[in-house]
Amino acid sequence: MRRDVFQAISDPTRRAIIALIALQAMTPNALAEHFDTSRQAVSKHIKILTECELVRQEQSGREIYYHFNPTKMKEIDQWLEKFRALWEDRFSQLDNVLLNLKNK
Amino acid sequence: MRRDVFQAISDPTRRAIIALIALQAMTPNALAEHFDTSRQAVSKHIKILTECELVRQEQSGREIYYHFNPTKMKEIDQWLEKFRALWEDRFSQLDNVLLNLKNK
DNA sequence: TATTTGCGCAACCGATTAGTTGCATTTATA
DNA sequence: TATAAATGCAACTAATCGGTTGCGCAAATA
Repeated sequence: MRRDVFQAISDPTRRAIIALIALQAMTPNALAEHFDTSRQAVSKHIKILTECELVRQEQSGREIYYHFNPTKMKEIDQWLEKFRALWEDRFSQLDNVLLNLKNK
Repeated sequence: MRRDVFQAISDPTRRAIIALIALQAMTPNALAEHFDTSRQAVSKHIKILTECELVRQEQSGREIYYHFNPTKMKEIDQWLEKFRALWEDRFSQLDNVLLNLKNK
């Protein structure tokens, strides 16, 4: 089961879930109200997000609050970093950019 | 057919292809030598990358050189931007961060 | 205590995915 | 000109994906 951050954010519903719980921790039921799918479908998305540590849970009685774990997003940012220089004008030393890409 | 940038980069082979052609434009055959799959499989990945404009082609006789199109990667960067403040310590005004997220 | 609520888990289903093989077409080469 | 090389396209396949329904269990509530 491939379960990395890139695969996790490839689904638009999961990106929407991330955007919601980034604002505040939420329960599966509360999350499901924002979508046209069942609570179970949302729970499946949460499970995927939890498995790749983009989300962590906090039990409170019978409710489970899911929190956003921003540190895991760094992985994506770090991958992007290798290419950022290629689209940002302020980098002029293209040679160094390419060198950096090679030593990834 | 959902064909957005996020779905495109969700596959590890496609991310590897991007990393390769970011260094220099390559033909499908040249690319395929770097992987354990067939040339056709690589071509299918290239097609997906082309459809979401992460890659553009340049015909040269019977060969086709595929180039990386970095501007399209901005989309991912812009999405990340909304969350970046959440993992970077230098941002202290969390209220503004959350406000920004709400107005996405 | 009986019932409702919140949740995870399992089974199932149709669509998509990533791979394969085979073939047709165009360009380069012997 | 005949042949080889580079590529795209189509058909097929097993695995995965995103969704569903049904269930069981623990916690809250009437």
